[in-house]
Amino acid sequence: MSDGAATELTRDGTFSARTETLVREMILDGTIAPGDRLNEVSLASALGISRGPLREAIQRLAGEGLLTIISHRGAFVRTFEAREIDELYDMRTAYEMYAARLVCERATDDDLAALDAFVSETAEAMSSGGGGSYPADRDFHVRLLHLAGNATLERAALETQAQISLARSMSAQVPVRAKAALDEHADIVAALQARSADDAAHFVRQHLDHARRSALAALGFDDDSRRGSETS
Amino acid sequence: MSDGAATELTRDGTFSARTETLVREMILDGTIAPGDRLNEVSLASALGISRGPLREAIQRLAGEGLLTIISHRGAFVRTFEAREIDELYDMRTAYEMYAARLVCERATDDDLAALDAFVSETAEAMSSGGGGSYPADRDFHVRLLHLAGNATLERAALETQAQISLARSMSAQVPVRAKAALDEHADIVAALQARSADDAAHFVRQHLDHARRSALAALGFDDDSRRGSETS
DNA sequence: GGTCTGTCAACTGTCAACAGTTTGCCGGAT
DNA sequence: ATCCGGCAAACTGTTGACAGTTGACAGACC
Repeated sequence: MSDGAATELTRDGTFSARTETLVREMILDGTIAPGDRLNEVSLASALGISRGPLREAIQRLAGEGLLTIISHRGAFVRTFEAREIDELYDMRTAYEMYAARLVCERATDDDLAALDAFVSETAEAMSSGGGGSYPADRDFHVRLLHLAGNATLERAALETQAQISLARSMSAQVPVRAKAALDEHADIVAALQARSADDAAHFVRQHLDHARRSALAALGFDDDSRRGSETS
Repeated sequence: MSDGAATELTRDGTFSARTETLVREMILDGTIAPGDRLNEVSLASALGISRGPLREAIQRLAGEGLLTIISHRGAFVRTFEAREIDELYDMRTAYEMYAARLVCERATDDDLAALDAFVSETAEAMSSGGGGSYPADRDFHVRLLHLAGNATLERAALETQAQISLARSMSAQVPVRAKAALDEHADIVAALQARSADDAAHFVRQHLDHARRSALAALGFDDDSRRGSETS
């Protein structure tokens, strides 16, 4: 953060837009961690721009749920309480259950065969290589959402996934649920290929419930601290 | 738009935040209609502020999907194509189906009794007064979302509802589906009280599918123009 | 008459400076 | 030693001015 020129801005578009994507990457990369404050003057000068465009980028990122703005105090990389993470997983579940229904109705057999192949290949690669299959897990969900054929839904779901990813970055990562997740993916694909929307939705929910519990546990929240701080 | 002082800004908070809510209301009120451009200098001077805070508010409203920003051309109140409206109804359906499931699991009997009473009262008021029950329809969905007990989901769903409301403002309004909608609400409540999540979700989807068709028809889109402009 | 080109006004993108608020520090009183 | 009040530095909120881009209009040319 202190080295003069820092990361460089891409070449086209307005400063505001370029800065938005750049800062988003810095947040999701972990270059700036949850709780950190964004010092407008130093960050702006590090990027070689003035505070105006930076502030506009900050407003948008706050709208995406990646930053929290406190009046007269500044913009902070968002931190998450147990309850908020729980709510984010609800959102994700809502999106993907419905996406699964849409896939059942709209996807071609070829699409589903490709998804099936993807899961199989991942399984093979994992049983031989043995590495952490988290990126493949994310890919599966990205593919599922894309097959639903709803760009708005896809964007919203990815935004929620980004928030979850940020929340998970608060812990020392990698709960290694890889094998179980893969089996659950296979269940989902099977239901999709059988064109039974209810089953697919059910398996999606089951899968995400497991992921939710795993994430909350990795973050050190006991299983029902998520209902702790009632706001209403 | 041309009367000097225009609508006044509320008293507390930053100009940026106040302007955001004020402009949002202007958009949803129809004070500025879909397709209209926001002239930064004239709007800022009408609000008695400078362009900086206004631009920040514009960024946030664009993130909410109420404005579309085009580089070097300005911010326009968003317009919607048939496909986008269809996608928004998908979003809404995803939210409310899952909300219904959550209500089945979490709401107290008293909560559901109150919701039931609300529907009955609306029905009576409508059979006597006979007026358009659209505000009551909205209230029902707002209550349902609130009972789900997930603030994040509630906010996102209301944001989508606002976009749909804006989209519908492009037509000369009021398809008067009031009576049928009310019956469908009653079906949903019955399923909730029976604590059968699958049925509740099913009725929610059915209800929103009807609302979707009604909205698309009111906007003059033939029933499947919504799949018209493939982007992918 | 129609089309193309050059010029100009309007507006957005960006910047640098000013003003008000918050926060941390320092000194003094208890 | 601790707590309180006030001062000063740092930072955010806001402003007004400058620069680059866009779209339209007017005039020349085919």
